[in-house]
Amino acid sequence: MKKKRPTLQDVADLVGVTKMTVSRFLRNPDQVSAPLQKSIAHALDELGYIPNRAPDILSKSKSHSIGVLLPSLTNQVFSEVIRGVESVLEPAGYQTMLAHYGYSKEAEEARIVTLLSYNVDGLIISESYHTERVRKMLKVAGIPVIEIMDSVSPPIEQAIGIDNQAAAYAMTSRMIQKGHDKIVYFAARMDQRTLFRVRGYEAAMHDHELKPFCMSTDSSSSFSLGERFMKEAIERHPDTNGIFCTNDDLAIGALYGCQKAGIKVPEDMGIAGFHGHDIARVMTPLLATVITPREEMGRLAAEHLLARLKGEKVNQRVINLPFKIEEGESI
Amino acid sequence: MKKKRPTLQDVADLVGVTKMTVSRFLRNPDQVSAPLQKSIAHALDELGYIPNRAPDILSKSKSHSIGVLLPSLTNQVFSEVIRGVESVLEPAGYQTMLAHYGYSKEAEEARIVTLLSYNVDGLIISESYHTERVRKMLKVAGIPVIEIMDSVSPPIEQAIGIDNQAAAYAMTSRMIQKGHDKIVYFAARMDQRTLFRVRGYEAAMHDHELKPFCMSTDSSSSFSLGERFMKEAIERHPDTNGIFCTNDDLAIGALYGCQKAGIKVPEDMGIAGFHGHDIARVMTPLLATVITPREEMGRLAAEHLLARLKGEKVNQRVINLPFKIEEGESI
DNA sequence: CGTGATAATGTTACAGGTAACAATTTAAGG
DNA sequence: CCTTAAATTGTTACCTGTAACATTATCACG
Repeated sequence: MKKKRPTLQDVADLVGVTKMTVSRFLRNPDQVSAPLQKSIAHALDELGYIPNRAPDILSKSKSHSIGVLLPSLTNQVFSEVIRGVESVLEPAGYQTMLAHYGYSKEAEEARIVTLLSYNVDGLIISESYHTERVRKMLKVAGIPVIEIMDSVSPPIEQAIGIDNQAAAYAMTSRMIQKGHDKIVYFAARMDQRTLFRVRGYEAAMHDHELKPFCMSTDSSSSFSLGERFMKEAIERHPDTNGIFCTNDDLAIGALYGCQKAGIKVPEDMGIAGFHGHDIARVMTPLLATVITPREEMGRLAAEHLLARLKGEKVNQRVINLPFKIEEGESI
Repeated sequence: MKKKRPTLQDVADLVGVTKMTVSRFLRNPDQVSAPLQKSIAHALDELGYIPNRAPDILSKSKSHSIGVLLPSLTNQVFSEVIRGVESVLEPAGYQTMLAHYGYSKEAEEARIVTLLSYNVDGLIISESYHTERVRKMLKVAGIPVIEIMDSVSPPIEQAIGIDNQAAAYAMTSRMIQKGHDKIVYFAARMDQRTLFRVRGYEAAMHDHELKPFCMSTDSSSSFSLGERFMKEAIERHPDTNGIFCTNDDLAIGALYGCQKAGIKVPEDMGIAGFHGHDIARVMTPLLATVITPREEMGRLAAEHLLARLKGEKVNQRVINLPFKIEEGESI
């Protein structure tokens, strides 16, 4: 007895035409005669007709949806990327299919297969390293793929991001220049981007003949983790006078940690973050951070994807977006 | 010349069987003979076969995907809800289709239609007020719908959330009890949940014979906005001695605004937020806030949705989750 | 070796919207 | 009024995986 949702045929029957005529009305009302326009519109409303994309997806393999695959949704950074992506896709009539894989390679493969099984028209994925199997699947699928976040590794097709390593190098150098010479790096999970940043940090330290030291953990980053790391750093390495964090959450947590321990920032301890979280622009002291164009990254990725769906060729395999070193008052 | 992705038929041709046999292998390998298992597996790999859900969606109107419709993705709160939802849906083999509507009723309708056109098996939506047309569409679609965030208004089918009004009433009362009697409410956009909170705030003020005053704007909330509001409040209403913010972002911004203006918290100004952002647990002074179960809300919504997809009846139309008043050190 | 049961594979039809082509109606012009 | 063009509506086929039913191969056992 459960009524399933009405089809074009149901509407057509009600009006007394074929479903083709109703289909035409939906795509371009002027293709049907004036009187029919009225009765079809009425019937559609009456039955509460809901369009159905399934047939089209089946026959044309075009779903008007884009898969977005990110390592995590916890991270503020990725929310902003998603916002950028959606701000472009939604007005263009594309639906976002969101998936995340919690930094696991196996999960990533599985998510990609799932997204492809829905016939997404394109993919936006993060991370710069992929297994051979993932690369093959993406090739077979024959849809445009854009990698975001980092701009260094050779992309599958096209990458849009920043040079994480260079950014970390720049910030570390600035900290050293400001007089901090015992700088510890706070990381959480060692994902691809963090690895690049650590590399940049280490390079800068080496270039100044300083010894790098990195603290990391498997759990995800948070304000509280930054505070905990800070406590640990002070206890174990009392001579530490600088902290470079892989993101602003950790940095802010570290900053509060200093406040509670009575350590003066930046005099006794320089603290720098990464990303340019909105809070960093209002807090006291203003947080030194690397400002990255998260939302723009998402926006650009979506725009390039749409361009390629329209047939445009990739004319720039790697798009390297600028970052900005914001000195703030904490280094 | 463009090779489109291989179908079951392509695989079957390569092996020399019908696609039905390949289909059986995919669903249950033991249904085909041992030698065929090997050659089919090999052919699938060779061609890089990717499953295709489109036919199934078309013929069974089951997509194994759930639409999640939220007003915004900017807000940290919603990221956490999404995380909760995904943490349940993903292991259950359901794909999340994410959409947002920027607090616009028209956009909300459009997004719902879009999600339904993809044959989502269920919907998780927020806000507690919907137009008649939306309600009708959801009814016709015949899929389970769960509303989240607030637990007061009569739901379409089932709602999971907190009592925003009661929470705001409780926090306002606590602030008054602590000695703040000129409390201003900071809101950003006046969405449904904020309206409930304002109502609770106003009720508490009235019950103590105090005059409520509310500041709001159309832009989205941010740390910077909280700081700006604080400045404005100090200038225009110098006798203000308490601020209740519709979320922690505003509250933290307001707190920094006080620090910069040399106003002591909580002595000269009590500040309270809403939600229990992680940062509120490490900052100094600890922020007074209403701790809400965002992630659990998403998780529960997803769980109930799955239960209903398995045929379970709705046995509790409104699920009212507890909130917690965290006094912190800022009131 | 035959018979019935079981296992393995094949055949057919279907889901719903629309492209492509066909048929019919209406309008225009002489 | 008749002819041709244009406008309107109808018909058929297709996209791909799988349920349901049909057929063929295999095996056990008297």
